Amino acid sequence: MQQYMQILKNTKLFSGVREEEIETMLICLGATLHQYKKGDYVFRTGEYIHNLTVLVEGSLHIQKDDYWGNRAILGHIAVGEMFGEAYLSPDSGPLPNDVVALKDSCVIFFDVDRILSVCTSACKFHSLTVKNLFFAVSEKNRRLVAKLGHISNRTTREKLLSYLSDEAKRSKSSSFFIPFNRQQLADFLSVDRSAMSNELCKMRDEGLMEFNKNHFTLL
Amino acid sequence: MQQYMQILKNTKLFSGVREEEIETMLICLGATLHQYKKGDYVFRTGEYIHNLTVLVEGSLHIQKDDYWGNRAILGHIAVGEMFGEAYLSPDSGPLPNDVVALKDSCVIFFDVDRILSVCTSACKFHSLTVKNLFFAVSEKNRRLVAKLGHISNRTTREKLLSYLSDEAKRSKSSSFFIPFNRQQLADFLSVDRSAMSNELCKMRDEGLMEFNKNHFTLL
DNA sequence: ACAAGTCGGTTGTATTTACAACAGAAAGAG
DNA sequence: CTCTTTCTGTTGTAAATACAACCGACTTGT
Repeated sequence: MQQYMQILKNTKLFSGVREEEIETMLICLGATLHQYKKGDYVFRTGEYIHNLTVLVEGSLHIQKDDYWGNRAILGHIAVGEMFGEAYLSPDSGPLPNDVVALKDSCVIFFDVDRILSVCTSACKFHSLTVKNLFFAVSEKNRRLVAKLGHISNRTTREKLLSYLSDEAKRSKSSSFFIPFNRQQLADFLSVDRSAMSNELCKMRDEGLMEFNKNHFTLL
Repeated sequence: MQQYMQILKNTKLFSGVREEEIETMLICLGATLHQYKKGDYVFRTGEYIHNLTVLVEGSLHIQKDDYWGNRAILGHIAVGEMFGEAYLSPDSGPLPNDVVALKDSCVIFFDVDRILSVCTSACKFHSLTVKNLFFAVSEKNRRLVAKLGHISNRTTREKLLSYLSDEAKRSKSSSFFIPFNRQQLADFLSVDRSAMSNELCKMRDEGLMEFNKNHFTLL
């Protein structure tokens, strides 16, 4: 797990914790390394999870498929981000969605009970960890609200503009990459891919934006 | 603030804290009582907030109006619930939506800095409070994901069924009240009111459900 | 009791979206 | 390199939605 120290150092979970201390905490929190092939399920809908998960290599999608085969992409997890923070509470029910590896991926599991119970040994970072987790869930919360803001627009064009301006703001540039291809973006915004593609091209022709694959420039 | 002790005792924020201890904490956390008339804004989009808010009387909506006057209702806050947990982090930006009183309401503000900084005095409940906050944001997080699940359905009927079955599950009964009138439900699900009303009546005629005002029974 | 306002349901039409199908470009496998 | 697969854009049609307008039932305030 040593090899991933640089990534762990920069995670929200270990914010404010020094490298040597992280090493101690890896043991203290019962960290274990797991590997997944592209397309593998890390978690499935309905599972009760007992781990906090940090992605150290690859890429994950949080998604949900309905009876009719429609897929909704609820989120995207990049290296250094975590998953499952919101399901550590004792009263959280089963997982409502799947977590799938987009590429070959490595994740580190942390034991819930060890995170939330007070550690009697030398590890004095539990309260900091809980605070970090609180901040992390808060941020995810704000992102979810932002996403709701995009999706609750009525038309495909409005959803696109809302999402793209948000991405531009996040990257502090009118030129940016998005972590989706067309189908994934459509699933993320809950719209039809072809209708969305159509709308994107219209906006390009109207001079509102330029794009190439997953690189966009707002004008 | 004494008069609201019964409500405070049962909030997520003070879960596991005894009544006498809550009294101490009210002072320790810098609690102040604020009153609002029906229609008043508790917070406005763009504000930077520095308080955790607990509703002790009345009813609030979290909502967002766009340029064209469309209103999206992002959430509903009932007595005993709180607002602002997700905006306590130092890096949280401005509030992305309005919080409005639906009825005459009373809220208690708690000072962020006092919640998150370690209290040097006798008050030993800070770490418990942060943990409680963590659980609270986690739950709100799960609710947001659930709401995303409803909204990301493609048709009005699917959104309605998704939302209503969720409410039925939450109330553990096929018969339940929802906290919205028709317009508000439409705003919550991001659909057109008349189209939704139409769809509801169709489903009633098909024998899928019965309803009267905001009371629903799934069959 | 009356007037004004709110709420829920209904309808028709214009607009938008979903779906299916296809073609060229790009990427990946052997 | 060639074949296969994936990705993106395009089009036409069927279906769903938004919008406006209207009505009757019910509330609220005076």
